[in-house]
Amino acid sequence: MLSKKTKYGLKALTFLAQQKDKAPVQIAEIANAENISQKFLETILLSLRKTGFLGSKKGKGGGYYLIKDPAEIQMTAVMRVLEGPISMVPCVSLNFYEKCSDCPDEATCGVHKLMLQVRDSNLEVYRNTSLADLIA
Amino acid sequence: MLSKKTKYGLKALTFLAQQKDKAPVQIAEIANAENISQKFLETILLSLRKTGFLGSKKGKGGGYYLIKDPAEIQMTAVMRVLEGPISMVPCVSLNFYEKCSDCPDEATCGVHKLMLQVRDSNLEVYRNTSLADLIA
DNA sequence: TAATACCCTATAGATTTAATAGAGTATGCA
DNA sequence: TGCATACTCTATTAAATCTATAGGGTATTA
Repeated sequence: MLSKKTKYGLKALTFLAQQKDKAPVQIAEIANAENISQKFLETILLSLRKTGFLGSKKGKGGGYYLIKDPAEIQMTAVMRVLEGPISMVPCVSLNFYEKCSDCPDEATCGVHKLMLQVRDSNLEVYRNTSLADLIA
Repeated sequence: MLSKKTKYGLKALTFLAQQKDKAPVQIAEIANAENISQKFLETILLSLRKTGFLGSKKGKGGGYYLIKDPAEIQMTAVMRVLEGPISMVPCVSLNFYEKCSDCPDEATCGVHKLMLQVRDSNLEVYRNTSLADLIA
């Protein structure tokens, strides 16, 4: 299942990408428009800022805004930050590889084999989809 | 993440598929060979039996065995039973569809759009992979 | 008839997710 | 300067899910 965090994060990103100008948008406005708990969204937007997707401005007239062009934002990067590793098991992860403690041999492991294919097919989707694609 | 239940279930299925004859294999033997808690595996095998993948025989010389040919067992069916819906959100699920309460319009929802692609690519993998493929 | 091995329900412990609370800090404007 | 605004950050709680275990029950075979 997709976590609420990821779902809310994606919705916030698409909301920001749909803005006409680059003016900061307040958390409250996004939370309202997308039916998200404002406090929860706060922590999500914070993590998106820390990972370089969003910029923020404090004080009156402040808010969050996209740093890059939506077409430049790949889903691989977004999903890794919000949802975590794209692989369903650590033993097929590109960025978070870890050997299974119980599995004696990856080469003959059926689970490994299957999950490798799943990872590849998901990666292809995420690599070929940008934030701009989600709006169109 | 792939749940342990699914991982163990898949390992048990591949173990059974690798047997030379169709003689029942005891839970204890599978648990031992694949490093799985025997009691936990019990409930997993039970659910695989109830969903038509396995047969069982009680008493001395009893155990579990595959009902169908490994080549006939698609991963779509296995994953649905062990892991649950293949879709990451209910609003793109073929078998467990449910409308998002917060989303006003699926047609314009970016999350929906993305998850639809993910579902399709995963389905293609699972449809094109049988239990027999995991052994080879 | 006794040993074997699956059957079934309930429950407990651990982990993760989702949400909330509340105080802190920087900014803009009058 | 002073004040309202709005992001920043840490901690905590509540709910849900996952993983594993316990323990007695039932059918089968030798």
